[in-house]
Amino acid sequence: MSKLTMKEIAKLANVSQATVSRVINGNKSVNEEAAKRVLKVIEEVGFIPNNAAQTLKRSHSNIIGVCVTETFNPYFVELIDTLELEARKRGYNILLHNSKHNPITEWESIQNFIARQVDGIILVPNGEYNIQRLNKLAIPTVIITKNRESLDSIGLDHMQAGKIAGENFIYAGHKKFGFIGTVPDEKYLGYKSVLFENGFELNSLINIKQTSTNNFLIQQDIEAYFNQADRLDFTCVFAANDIMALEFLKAAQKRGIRIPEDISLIGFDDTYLAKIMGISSIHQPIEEMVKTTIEILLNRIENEVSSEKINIQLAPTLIERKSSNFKR
Amino acid sequence: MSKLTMKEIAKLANVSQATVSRVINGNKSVNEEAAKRVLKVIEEVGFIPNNAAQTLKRSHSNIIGVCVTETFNPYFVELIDTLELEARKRGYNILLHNSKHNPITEWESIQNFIARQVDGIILVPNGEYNIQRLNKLAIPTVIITKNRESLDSIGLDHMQAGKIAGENFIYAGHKKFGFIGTVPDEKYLGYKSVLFENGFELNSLINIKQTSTNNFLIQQDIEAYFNQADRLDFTCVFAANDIMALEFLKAAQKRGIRIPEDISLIGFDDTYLAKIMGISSIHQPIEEMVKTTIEILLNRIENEVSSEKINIQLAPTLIERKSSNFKR
DNA sequence: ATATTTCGTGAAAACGTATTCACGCTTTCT
DNA sequence: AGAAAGCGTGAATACGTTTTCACGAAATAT
Repeated sequence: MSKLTMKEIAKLANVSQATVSRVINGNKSVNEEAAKRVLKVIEEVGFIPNNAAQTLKRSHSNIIGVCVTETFNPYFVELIDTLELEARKRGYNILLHNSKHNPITEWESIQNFIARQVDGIILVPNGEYNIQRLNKLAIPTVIITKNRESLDSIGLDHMQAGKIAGENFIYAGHKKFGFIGTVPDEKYLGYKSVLFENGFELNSLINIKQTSTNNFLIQQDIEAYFNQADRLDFTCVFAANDIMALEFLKAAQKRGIRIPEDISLIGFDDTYLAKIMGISSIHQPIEEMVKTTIEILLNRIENEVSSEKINIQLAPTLIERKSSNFKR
Repeated sequence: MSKLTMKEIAKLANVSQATVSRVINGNKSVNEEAAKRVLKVIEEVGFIPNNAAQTLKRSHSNIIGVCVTETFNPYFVELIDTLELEARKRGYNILLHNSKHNPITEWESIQNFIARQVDGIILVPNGEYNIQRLNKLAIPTVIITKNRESLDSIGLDHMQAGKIAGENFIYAGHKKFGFIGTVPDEKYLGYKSVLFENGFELNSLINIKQTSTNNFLIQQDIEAYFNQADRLDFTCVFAANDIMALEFLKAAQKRGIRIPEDISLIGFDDTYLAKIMGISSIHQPIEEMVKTTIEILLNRIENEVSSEKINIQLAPTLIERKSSNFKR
């Protein structure tokens, strides 16, 4: 029954096809009597307008293309979920792609978005690879992550996040510092800079390979570190995301290292992993980010006013849990 | 530049619009010379065909609608990820919806799928609410979960999963049994039946409310149980998913209950949560499920042969980890 | 009373593509 | 050599909407 068209409905309701369209789109100038008849027929036969035809005619699709770098980290899942919800509230659907940290896949996704006539794009990018090309396409786009010059963007201030972690450790009296993550990274830079400013240095970097995108690979990298270090030369450590923090916690526990008594730990993203495990973590205000993202994007789509790029930096906050409340 | 049409390309390449279409669709009967010219122009101006027009003309969209009940459980995330990958391999995109355990939202999603001219639907359903209506729509659909009579379906045999958990506990010498989950549930039934068959009974049911769809709510339900029970009357417990298992583990550890020395624990889904925490869990063969799902669906879409419904039950397997290897 | 505006409606055009049809040209068969 | 068949191509149509245009009827103004 999904093959019905407005023509059929029109015949059944004894009006023209144009009138059916008017009724569906809530056009005022249509006789109340006739409108009721049309609505009744639509209800009875379960008519649903062909969206492809609508998109073609209107030249917009009410679809937003979303491309993220991964879905292993629950942070992205929550982000997607919230995006979908907020978009739906405004009458848009989400076309979701996963670039898996591959810029080529990312570009393919963007091409696909264009072909599908998306009205806008929300991108969690893999570096700068496609930013310029995207800019040339002149399609409403919001980048979620760090500051970009050439496109609208929103993101947590990662540099600031690193500083907060560092300050917190310093304030708690720590003197030896560790970092877990993939460098270069703005969190890493912020963290290091605040250490230097206070006369300390970064004692250890537990390097997670760029390609370690699941917990097993991260675990391997952390195990490799433990196996190569005779003993740990830090009393506190900041992890670039909660998965890394969690894997560090497991590796430490396995070796009888107590958290936070021996080592204080702070994660990043504040996902449910951190909540479950009681890991202190730097909070990403997902809902605020998403609402603002949708706001900016729909404003571009529907109003298309200024060409001034918008770049928003949100402030990170530390959620303290039992992995780091140790003051020495 | 995304406003280009075939007409423009045609003019630039000095051919007719029909020929451009033929070149793009790899139609053989077109002069090699001309084809090259067309391809060159397409490349130069970055032309991408309007998918809405294609969909309208072809009356199929190469989109598959996917609707899941939640994304909090990492099992679903992995499912979606794999679906997207396999679908893309076959030239289809995914339109993703999340019903959040609400049958009304689920029905809205299905309506949306129809409007968007999806070629097929993959549904993780909320009970039976929309199965009949979906059946009437006569659109290729595969249900992922348990057996259905009226539609193609695939899923793990949950009854069998419950039995395996029960058998494993019995074999390890346990005499007192617990279950964590939302009843009614086929895993629960299978678990109970194997206990009865062996002369045992289910000693405790830790009831998780149907609405407890995130770890915090599950935690509350489990805490409520612990607070109301003076002491635990079981030595082993089977949880209906890994999140519940994990929350039980946390609640137990908090009270000094050792896993597996005091209580053996088996989860379900075998997500990375179980892997990280070393929880034994019943494995869902996601990749196999997804590949078969896509196979069935695309066969219906592209060949549309038999009207025989296909119902596949996959066999569960237990992955043993340190939460349950205790033999008493 | 006629002239003007308003209103509801249907016919028709347009959106960008895939595809059928017909036509002219070359090739192959008798 | 003429007839038949094949090939490459452009013109035209259709897909299901939205929207413009025009028209007649009703309502209001003169």
